[in-house]
Amino acid sequence: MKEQLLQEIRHAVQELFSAQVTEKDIILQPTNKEYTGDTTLVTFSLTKLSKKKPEETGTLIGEYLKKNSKLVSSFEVVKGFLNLTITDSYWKNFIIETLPKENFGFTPPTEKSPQVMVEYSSPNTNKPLHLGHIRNNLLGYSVAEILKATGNRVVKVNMVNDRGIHICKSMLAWAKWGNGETPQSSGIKGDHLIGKYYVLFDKKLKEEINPVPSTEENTEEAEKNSALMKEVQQMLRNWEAGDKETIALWKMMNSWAYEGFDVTYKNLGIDFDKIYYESETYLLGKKIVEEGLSKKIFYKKEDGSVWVNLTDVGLDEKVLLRSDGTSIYITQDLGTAQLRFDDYRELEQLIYVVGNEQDYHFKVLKEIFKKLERPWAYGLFHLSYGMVDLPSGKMKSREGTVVDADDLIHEMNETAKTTTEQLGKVEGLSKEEAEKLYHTLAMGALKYFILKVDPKKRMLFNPADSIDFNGNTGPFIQYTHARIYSVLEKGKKILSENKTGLEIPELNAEEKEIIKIIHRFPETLQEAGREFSPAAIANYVYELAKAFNHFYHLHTIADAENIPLSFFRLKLSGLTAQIIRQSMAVLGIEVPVRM
RNA sequence: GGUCCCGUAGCUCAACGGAUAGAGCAUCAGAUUUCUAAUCUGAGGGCUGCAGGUUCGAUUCCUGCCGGGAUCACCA
Repeated sequence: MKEQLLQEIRHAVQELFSAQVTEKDIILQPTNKEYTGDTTLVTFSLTKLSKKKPEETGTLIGEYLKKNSKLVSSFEVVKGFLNLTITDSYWKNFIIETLPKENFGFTPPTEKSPQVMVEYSSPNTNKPLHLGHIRNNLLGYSVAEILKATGNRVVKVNMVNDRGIHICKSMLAWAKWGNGETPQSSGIKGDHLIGKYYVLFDKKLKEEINPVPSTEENTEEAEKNSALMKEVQQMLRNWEAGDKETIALWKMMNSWAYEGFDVTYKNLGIDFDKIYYESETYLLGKKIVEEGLSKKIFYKKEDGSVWVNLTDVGLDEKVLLRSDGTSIYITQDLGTAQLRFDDYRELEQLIYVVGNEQDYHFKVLKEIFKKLERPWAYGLFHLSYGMVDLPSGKMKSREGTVVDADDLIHEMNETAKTTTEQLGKVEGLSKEEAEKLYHTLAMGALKYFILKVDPKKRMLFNPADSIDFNGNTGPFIQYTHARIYSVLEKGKKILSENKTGLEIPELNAEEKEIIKIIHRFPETLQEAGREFSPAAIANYVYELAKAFNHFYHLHTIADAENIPLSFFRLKLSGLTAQIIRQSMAVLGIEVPVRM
């Protein structure tokens, strides 16, 4: 519709004012609710071409369109706004065409679709996941689903940080003071058990250097010189040398972490196509360093360290390799980026879902590959999201203010349970069905709460608000879906016995509003894909649910004045439920048929 | 200090450079003999941090300031 209208407006401008206008200079937007009309042309920008006042320009174009366009039935000019009303027949046709479509608005990927990789989650194996990881996981999963739905071949990858000094800390603490404790013997979830020893290490370290020096600098120095730190560093060297005992311990403890992560991932409903492990990639990147050196893009300092100078693009000089020749974080990232484009030859984009504290790092990474003339450097994209704050302030692991992911999920489930029971909605459900429902609602609340916020913005996580089930929340939208299913159930006879086919009546304002919102679904999805923004979908589906509830209250659906009207409204309700389901699906949220 | 991000109703968030800046929560007032009230309707609540600039038009773009955050490691 939009395309056709744009063309017609272009013709109108040409005929009326003998002027050329490109389609991107034509501003069309949905008409504000307080005015009559469906779509609005902003005529201010056309006055230069028309050489007339905005009102006059609007009137002329309006008259032209009313006469020549099959889409426009009437118009109204308010200042520089030409409000166009689209013919009912357009909306009716739209519904007739859309009803049979299984996944309206989705573009299924084909073999020729662009290939895109989304890296997200990226946990450390020394502690369990927390609230910050949850935002990351939900964003990554949703963005991947949105990209799939907009015609991309998506590869979801997880980059597990499974090695390094921090991993050795929990290993050493366990070896020294663990007495052979395992997840089985203790009943503690694997990742939490490891976290326990990571914390214990820190505690023992503090004890050793007691009294703790007053300044941060001195503390760091004291820790560095402690016997415990020396022991950990030795352990890391042993690990790098492939010492059998160390490797065995490492493997055992990492497997505990993975068992734990798997449970959390399953509860969150997220998954991956491929998992990369740092232990397998941390040595990569040295080849890239050599390449950069030979191309004179990098340079070596006297001590042997390798650097790149990025001051020409507004960044600093950056170390890429230590003076002892060992690699650092960015060395590895250089290597893995190359590895991925080697693994997936058709890869066009690599999206890193990583917090905004690493903005600088990813700028550097991209600039380096631009200098190395990798054509895919421009496809590197850092999906940078803001930190999650608590009402009490920042989350700090040292101060124990971190919200644990498993605890949070558990609490959400409990709240969903008590709320549902209080409302008496569990009648007739088996225990399993009820449990599943609680989880669906709990995750709906949590995921929607987090995803409705623009990713790049810092967000406040207030547990009390997040488990709210009223208003602009996941459960509100889930409820609308369930409510529609209840109506469909009531009208199933009409739906199955329909003989006359679909007759669309004169549309009332509420029906038309729903249809208009559904009409916007494909472009909203495209926008969400373009902007990597699940929030765009979240806000959209809320609007749709709200419009439906409004309609529901004013009009009878399954028992309307006549059967054809009921049939039409049932169909429209069913389509609404479908769009809600599709929207929620790309957010990673399930919708129940009753609640 | 340099660089980057963010400042919108009491609170949490919306608003491709467009109309009188919108929702939810909270507050107050209403709606259920009728398909799910986890719903719906209404009211109050704003110098969009401040000051300039560009524009027919700025919450949006530019400059400066104020406030919050991140980053500037041979850490990851």
